[in-house]
Amino acid sequence: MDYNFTEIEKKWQKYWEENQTFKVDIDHSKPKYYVLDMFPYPSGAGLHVGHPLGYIASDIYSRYKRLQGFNVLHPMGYDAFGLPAEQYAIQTGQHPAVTTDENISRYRSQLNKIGFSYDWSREVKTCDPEYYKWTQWTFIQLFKHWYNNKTNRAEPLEKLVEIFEKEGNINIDASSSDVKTFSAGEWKRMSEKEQQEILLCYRLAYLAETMVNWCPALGTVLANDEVKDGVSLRGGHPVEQKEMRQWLLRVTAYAERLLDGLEKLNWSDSLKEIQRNWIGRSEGATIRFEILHSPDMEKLDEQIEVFTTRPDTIFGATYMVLAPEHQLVEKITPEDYKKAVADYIDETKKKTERERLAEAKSISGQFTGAYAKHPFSGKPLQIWISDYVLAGYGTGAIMAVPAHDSRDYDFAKYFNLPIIEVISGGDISEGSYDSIEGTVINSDFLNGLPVKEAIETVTKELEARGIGERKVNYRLRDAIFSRQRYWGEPFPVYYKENMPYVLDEKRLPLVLPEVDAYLPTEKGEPPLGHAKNWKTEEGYPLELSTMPGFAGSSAYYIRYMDPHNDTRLVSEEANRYWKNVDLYIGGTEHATGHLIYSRFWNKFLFDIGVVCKDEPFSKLINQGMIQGRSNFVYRIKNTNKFVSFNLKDKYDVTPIHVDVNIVHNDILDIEAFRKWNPEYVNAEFITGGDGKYLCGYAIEKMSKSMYNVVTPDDIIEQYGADTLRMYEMFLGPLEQAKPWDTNGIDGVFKFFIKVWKLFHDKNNRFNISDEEPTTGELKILHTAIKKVREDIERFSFNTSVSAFMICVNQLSSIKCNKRAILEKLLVLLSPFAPHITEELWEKCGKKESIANAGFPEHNPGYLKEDYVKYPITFNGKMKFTLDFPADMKPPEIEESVLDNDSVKNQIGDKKVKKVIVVPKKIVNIVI
RNA sequence: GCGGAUGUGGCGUAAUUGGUAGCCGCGCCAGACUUAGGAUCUGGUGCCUCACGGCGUGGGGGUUCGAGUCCCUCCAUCCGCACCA
Repeated sequence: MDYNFTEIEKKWQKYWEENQTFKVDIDHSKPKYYVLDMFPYPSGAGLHVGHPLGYIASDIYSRYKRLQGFNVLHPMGYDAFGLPAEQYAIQTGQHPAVTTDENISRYRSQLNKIGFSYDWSREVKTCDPEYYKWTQWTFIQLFKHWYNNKTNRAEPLEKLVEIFEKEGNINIDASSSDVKTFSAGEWKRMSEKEQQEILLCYRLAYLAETMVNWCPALGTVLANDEVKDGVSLRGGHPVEQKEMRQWLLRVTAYAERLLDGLEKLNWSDSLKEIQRNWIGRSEGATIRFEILHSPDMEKLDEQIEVFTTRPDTIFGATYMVLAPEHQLVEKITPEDYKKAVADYIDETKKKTERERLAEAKSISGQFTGAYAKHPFSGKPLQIWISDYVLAGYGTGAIMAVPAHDSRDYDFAKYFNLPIIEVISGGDISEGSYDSIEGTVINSDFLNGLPVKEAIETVTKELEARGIGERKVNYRLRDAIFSRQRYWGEPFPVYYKENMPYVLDEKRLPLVLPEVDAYLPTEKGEPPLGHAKNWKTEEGYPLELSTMPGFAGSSAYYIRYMDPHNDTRLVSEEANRYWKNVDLYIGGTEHATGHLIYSRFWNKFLFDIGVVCKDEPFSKLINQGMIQGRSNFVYRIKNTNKFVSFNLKDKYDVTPIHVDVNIVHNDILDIEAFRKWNPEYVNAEFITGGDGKYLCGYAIEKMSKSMYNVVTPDDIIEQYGADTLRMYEMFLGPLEQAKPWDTNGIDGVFKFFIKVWKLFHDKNNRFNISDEEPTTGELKILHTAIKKVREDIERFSFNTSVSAFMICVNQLSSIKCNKRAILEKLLVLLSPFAPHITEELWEKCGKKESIANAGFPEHNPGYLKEDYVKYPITFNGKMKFTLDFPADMKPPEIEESVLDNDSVKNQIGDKKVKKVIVVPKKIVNIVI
């Protein structure tokens, strides 16, 4: 074959590596542009063709920006800590570092074959101590800072301690855990341990007893975004609720900023919406209810605080509900109800998260025997516990307004509790009326007000009486940051008198120790419990948990700016130059995990002056998933006979997945099939009339079990990397999910052969001419330049591929081999197909890489048309076209059209009501 | 249930602002050439109809000279959230 892609691609990949073509440094003479891919977790299965889709798109954009004179930072690395390597280690005893290294080198070689313009000198691996030193460092900073709501930023803890010494915490408005008020004197009288206990309530990285998602099968806790439908995202193991002392990051401190920051970002609306939902801001009020009838009431002086978005319905509150886990449950329950309440709590505890979700519709609850006093009417309200109230949201307690909340309504009906209508507009005998359209009734001083005004009025009244406040509540929870696992970053934390202290920064990195088993210890400690001498030089024990997956991925984009700096996370110079990521491409699966955490992490680093930008990713594109296209053969039941797809309905058949790599255009390679599985050696086939066995197909997830996995390596071997890159883009819009079907790839491959032929004669001798191009040739080229450039700008790479095909088809048909045209075409094509264009560029006599050429400008002068082909439509339906000079005025066109014989023929004896002429567009004749 | 996205030939898709629906490919059909290759080249290919012509962008309705595009309504598929008070 004349176009020897294998040789060409090897040659240029080697050239780029040897010449460090894509190595970048700070260069103040050029504008910077930062293009980032979400770095991969190097799994044992390697890459399939779906994985590089986003990488190809970002590489095209990087190369394009580079050709336009930008200094483009385009790095790659590995998210290398994580569960699969550790699970594998448990099974095989193989150290996770070893498997991880193997997987990384496989990924690296797969990536290299695709011809990416990465600056590999900046590669990072999250499991490298030189890298996780800075993950640990950031953790220490989080530990040493608190969030001041007054200044709306993180501040050093020293400052907080100074205030405590002066005036206690009475005037502090911080994002903190529940903490009692104390005076300066009280603070000073506290022991160090007591003080540390208090400070822990303010730290942005803190240790607390909380309900966690415990996954027994994985032996670790999981964050909310790692659990879906009550099972772990990785592995699908059941998850249960459990109270444990865990590290948390005070992400909620940044809830408001995380929400507001979305406005400025150039992200898709759907992604922003997912983040908004996850943050879950709701406005309302907290209201405190006094507790009545409890035997210990006088002594306890406890109140129930609830959060509601509908304080206007307070007169409709007929009972209260606490989450079963609520702290007050025990205190308020009178003796004669203790057993019933304890039984109910036991019952709910036993249920896993999954069961709770499954039983969501069934109603259960238990009266505590205690009552609350309605703050306005003074009437007693029964206090219940029920698992329909979530401990983790709001205050874990609600005032139930059955007339205007469907869940309360169902509960009230079930337990026969009173229902009072307070908003007109519904029919409460039928169901609750949850709408905010209506007028307040049966509500004392709120009567007659529309809902919105009533909310204002009642909130002011609550504040005036000191029984409630306006409150903004978030669904977002603080992120649980410990994992009881081995393969993660060790916490730079030790314990003294059971209180956590962080290591001196000079001691970083705290290197992950060797252990002889990756399982929990006999005492039930995490795997680090097996490590010898896992303590500080002073002998204090070190933390046994490790950090979760999102720790290492939260600031990797910052580290790329200055990856080898061993004194700082990033130098000020590097950060000021590269600023933040201009274009980030990755999958939508990170919408609520990585993309929230790294925004939080970045905002914190911004507050403490490490980075200069408040948001990490200015523009973000989610590439669509590439689905698999599976093929099936149809075995006649109880035989070893297979019937072709088109005849299968005549038999009773079982569809069987067949490896897509032995099927071509849905025609089965029968010999390969016999060899594929010993079971089929003697298989018989009922073929269609032409002797071919036709397979069925289906679009499914690309996975081994469906035998529909296609690897980039196979495609590159057969067609080359340029064809792979181009075809991935040709499949359809970047953001859309689409199936991979290798069958279509021939069209793209033929395109490259045509490109090759433009530069070569019949005998494959390089042959281009220095003749002046014609206006026709210039028009073909400049149409393509304009189209491709516009398409790249809007990330519409599929349409630019067709533009290239049109251009090359046209140049081929006129046998254009002129240097002035072809050289520009090469540069235009080089971001998509870097190898073949480098090769032809070199053959054109160029000494320097095409990556350093300039992107061609289109000249509108070449695109001007003398004539416009006007579609002539009758009542909007196109019949034929007529040519008119481009500068001809509408009235003249109208006259000329009506004079045309074909037009007259169409009109016949009908009457022309109206003629519409849209210049350069269309003529419509209304008859 | 709430929120978002998407519905166009046999398939992947195209159609900047409302202006020729189906570009570019795959597949299919026919032909050419050939050391029968899953090669290359040429032509054709939305559907119905011998044709004239008609119908066509998930269904129905509307606005408009003109709707894939705008509005209303319904349906389907996918994704996210889901007792969030």
